Amino acid sequence: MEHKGPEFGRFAEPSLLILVSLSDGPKHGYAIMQDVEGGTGRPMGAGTLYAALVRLEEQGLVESLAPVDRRRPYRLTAVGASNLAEHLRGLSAFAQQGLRQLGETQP
Amino acid sequence: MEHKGPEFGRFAEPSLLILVSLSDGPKHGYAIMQDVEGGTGRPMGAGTLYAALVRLEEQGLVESLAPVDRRRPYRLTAVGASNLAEHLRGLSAFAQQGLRQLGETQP
DNA sequence: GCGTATATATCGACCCTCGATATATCGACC
DNA sequence: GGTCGATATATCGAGGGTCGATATATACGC
Repeated sequence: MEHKGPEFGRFAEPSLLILVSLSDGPKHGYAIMQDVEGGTGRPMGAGTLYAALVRLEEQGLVESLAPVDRRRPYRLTAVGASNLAEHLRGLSAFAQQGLRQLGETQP
Repeated sequence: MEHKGPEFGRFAEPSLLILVSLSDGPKHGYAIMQDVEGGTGRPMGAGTLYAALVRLEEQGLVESLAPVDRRRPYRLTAVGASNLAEHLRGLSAFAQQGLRQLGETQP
């Protein structure tokens, strides 16, 4: 993760931040928190994180691996990865379009 | 607007969709709804739209223009535009990074 | 005259996020 | 050996935002 994006409201939805963090490779909750905070500059609360992880697992987008020590790692499922890729392509196109429109209107 | 992005959850936050729609030029509420629906494939409810417009105006990111007929047009403020541009640059970088990481992990 | 599209507005239910709080272990330092 | 901060997960209540439904009114085509 890297960028900062100062700010109106939220940078992106927590679940999206989590999935992108996991696209780097499997991570446990605390590592995701640190990764997201390092990337966006603002911390994601533990409540937000663990609640979102439960939801994402229920949706089949991530799966939990065998705990190592007291860490409970998660990884993207195949469905989660392809779903995420599609979403990110859409987002990228959306951002490019917005930037293009802004450039044309306010030079 | 154009892209579709099928789906986990929301494509993007409604307020962001509204701002990007307005980056095209001033629009009134109903036109924004149509624009967003045409772009994302899924409709934004009237409740979501008008509530978000009120909030965005309070934040100084959009401003309402003189009503024409029964249309109440809104346009981006200078602050809103620069704020949006910065946000979109961050989003774009974020999406690119996610796609890169996905590519390296699942080839 | 009737139905559909245009156009705005509001309401309640529900979901999610946020921040605080709790608990426990580990390593470093004195 | 004891304490402090970092690691690590979990849960709770409050509050905000979204969603979908509902209401209202005008314009247009048939």
